[in-house]
Amino acid sequence: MMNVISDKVVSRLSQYRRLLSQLNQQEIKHVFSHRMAEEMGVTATQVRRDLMVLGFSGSPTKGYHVEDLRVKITQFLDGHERQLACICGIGNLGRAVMGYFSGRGVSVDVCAAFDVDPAKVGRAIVGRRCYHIDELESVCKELKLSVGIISTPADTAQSVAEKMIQADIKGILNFAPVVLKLPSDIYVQNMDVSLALETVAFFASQKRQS
Amino acid sequence: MMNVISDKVVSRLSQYRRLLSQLNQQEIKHVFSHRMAEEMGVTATQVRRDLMVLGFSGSPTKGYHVEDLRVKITQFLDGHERQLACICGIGNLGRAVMGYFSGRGVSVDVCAAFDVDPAKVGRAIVGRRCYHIDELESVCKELKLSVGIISTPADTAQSVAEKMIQADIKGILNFAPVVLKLPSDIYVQNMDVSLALETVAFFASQKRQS
DNA sequence: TTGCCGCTGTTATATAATTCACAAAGTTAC
DNA sequence: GTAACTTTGTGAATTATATAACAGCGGCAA
Repeated sequence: MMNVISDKVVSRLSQYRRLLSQLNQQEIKHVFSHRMAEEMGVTATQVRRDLMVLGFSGSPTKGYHVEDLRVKITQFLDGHERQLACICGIGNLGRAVMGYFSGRGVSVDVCAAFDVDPAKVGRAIVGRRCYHIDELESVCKELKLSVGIISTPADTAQSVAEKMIQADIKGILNFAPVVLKLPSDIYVQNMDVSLALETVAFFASQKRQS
Repeated sequence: MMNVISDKVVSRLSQYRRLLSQLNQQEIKHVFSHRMAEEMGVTATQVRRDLMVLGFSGSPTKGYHVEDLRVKITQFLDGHERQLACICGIGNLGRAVMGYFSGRGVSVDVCAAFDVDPAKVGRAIVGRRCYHIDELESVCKELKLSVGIISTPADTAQSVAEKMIQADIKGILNFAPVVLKLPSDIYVQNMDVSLALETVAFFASQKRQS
């Protein structure tokens, strides 16, 4: 049985990697868990514990070797091949998300865009070609995509998700404010902006009384 | 000591409310915890446990009264007054977020926008006036905003956050891929898109092998 | 050398979140 | 009326997550 790893740990590993890249640019060679913890707003124990899953060793006197650790995390997260993703729904949000990933060296490449609007189909959006949603299955299978991003309106999200599954996509990042009903072997992460904002508003108003 | 409530519960309550609004539109008067659970992809026990914090009672035979419950959740989440928020950084993402909240009846109103770009300052963005960031403190204090949204590039997020705190903002929704270093009495929720996408990619590639 | 110091790696413990299990209560069937 | 059924509300158990505690190690000072 494959050792199961929690999504929180994966997310933090990804953050460690980002931090290590920055340290690398500053030509910092070694870093202690305390330093990493402080930069990331977690405890040093948590950093060390997260790194355990990598089987990577630091030195008690120098700390962790920045570049080696970065490489190790990358190997762990990305496996062998670079991850490819597609995005469905090219509104403001879709464009913003593509902008995130076209520029800097993120490990995931959003390499295809889909929409139903004839004004967008066929043209390039943020440097990537925009296809009609009907082409999703053929394009995704050809490029062997495994990740899909849904940035469509709520009422089409479920059907888009089902099309993605048809196209052999195994993980979905969903911005639409709906709960997708999908087979359990598909990994779904929801990014529900209005939900998040309401949560923040709740705690903000609670802090106000004190 | 005020009974502390977790952010997960708050977020789910907000989701229940959204579901109840939909049921209301379908003229459904009563609903069982099982039904709500199924629609939201959680267990019925969790629904009932979450509702415990409201002190709201359902009937063993009819379930929960949809409209009453919706009102109760709204009272709990919003308190008395309607929540007001501002947003800093009006790129694609900023516009997308404003679009979310201008339209339908979300409980939080994004009522002011800020940027540094002279081409945007003074104009209206998605129906809201865009101010220069230097006006943040005066505008926020005047309108008594308690929530801020950061959709600026990473390198300006920290300074924007500090300006928000100067303006008496108590909760921040942060889209920038940085860890904000702020006093502990400020509630911060991060929505880090690239982090989320990398997490999805990891699990997607894991599912691929099986 | 020897004794300390600070950090890592890891086990043990504590806290948080979820699920289980079941008593209490209203409905229906008869 | 009462037995059977269904669902709520909630203590208890379980699982997940984070923190604390500490052994082990390498370097440094004297």
